[in-house]
Amino acid sequence: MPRTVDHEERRSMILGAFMRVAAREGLHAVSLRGVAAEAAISLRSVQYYFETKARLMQSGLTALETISNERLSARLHALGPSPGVRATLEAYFAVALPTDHESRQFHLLWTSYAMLAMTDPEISDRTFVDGPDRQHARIASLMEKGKSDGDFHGELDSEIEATILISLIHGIGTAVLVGQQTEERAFASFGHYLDGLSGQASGEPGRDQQRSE
Amino acid sequence: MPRTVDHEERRSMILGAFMRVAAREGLHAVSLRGVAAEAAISLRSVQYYFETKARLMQSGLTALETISNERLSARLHALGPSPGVRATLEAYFAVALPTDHESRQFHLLWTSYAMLAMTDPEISDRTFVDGPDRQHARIASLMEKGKSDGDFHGELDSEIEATILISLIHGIGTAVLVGQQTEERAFASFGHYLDGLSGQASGEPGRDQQRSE
DNA sequence: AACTTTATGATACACGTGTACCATAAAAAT
DNA sequence: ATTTTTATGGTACACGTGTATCATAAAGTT
Repeated sequence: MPRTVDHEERRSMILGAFMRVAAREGLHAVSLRGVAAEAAISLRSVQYYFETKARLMQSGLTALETISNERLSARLHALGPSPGVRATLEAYFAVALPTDHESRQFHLLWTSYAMLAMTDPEISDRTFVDGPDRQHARIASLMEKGKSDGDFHGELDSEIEATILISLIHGIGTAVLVGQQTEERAFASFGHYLDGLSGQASGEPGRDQQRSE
Repeated sequence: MPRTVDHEERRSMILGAFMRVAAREGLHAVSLRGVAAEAAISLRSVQYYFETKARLMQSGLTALETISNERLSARLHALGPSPGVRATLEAYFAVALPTDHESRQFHLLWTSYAMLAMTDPEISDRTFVDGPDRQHARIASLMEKGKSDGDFHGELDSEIEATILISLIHGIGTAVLVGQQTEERAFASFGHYLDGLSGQASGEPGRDQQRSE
């Protein structure tokens, strides 16, 4: 048609189609023609906006990360001005757990991308280090805040506990995704883990407990 | 060549080639011709022993599960006649953590299969429920043993704690696989988690030490 | 020795794939 | 009004794929 269209809007429209196809038929089954059909445009147009398939795949990963961050931000903002540490961590968990369509889609695609990056050099595997690294830093600082707020016991190792928490979120997420765990048990388990951060933990059992409040 | 060959031996030989190709180039990139080349036989022979690709894929998943169980059994046997609960759980973790080639291969393929099963109906997704279910039962019973042995505190919820532990193993495993966590931090984190099972945990913080009887 | 079964080789076929190329309508630029 | 640029449509090409078919050497069976 015309000469001037909004490239960014066009690209994100195609990326939306890409995500739907990938989530429905699997990341391995994505084809340029499939994306074109989903977006109701021609194959040529997909080529026009994403020169090559490798670039489309890479853009898809970036878009996935962006969407995920936005979802998390929205959820955290919904908690109000200065939410408690526990409520914040529960929000992290709730937004990551694959219960609704969007979170299922994210978990499936994110994990598929991660496995793909292990064998396919065309996907930058730094994404799967940098993203979790940032998340780790944020959660570790939350843990510190929890300690000074008195929510968590003082012996808590923020770095290690952040590693555990992130791994737990992902691990439980996978269990729920494949249908091995129910949403209810997932929340119960995570809540149980958070409970342990408040009481005494680690090191020498049978020691005195922390006086927090 | 001849008329009589050992079918089972031939099949497992081909499955070995399948696993190598899948681990090296990704599960999505496996082709009958690729497997044939890796096994140094003709395409026709792969067809002969695994009628269709779908059946080869399914057999690959089954073989993966079998190998994994054998590796775990071997590791547990190496612990001696009546190992402690903590040592047993550490063995579970050590065998699952993707550090050497075999465990990396297993984690990569298992996760790839799980994601594939989400979109592809030709892979029975019950594998990813039944396997972890059995593992869960075994670990929950280990937790119970740990409680009666006095290794773990008495308030411990074996069912929930087993869920957490399994998810943790998988979650940390993924983090190590993608290179976001080092092997050392992984072991440290898991050890830290196990420490928490000995001391007080859960429920109402600030409570008394336990009056379990 | 004649015959049958088994295992394998070679190959053809239809199909889906990513990519490249040519044409062209529509708008902008001159 | 003419020319140029932008966005898109259509299509061809080479290639890899799973599957099916035909052929045949080797061993067992009679």
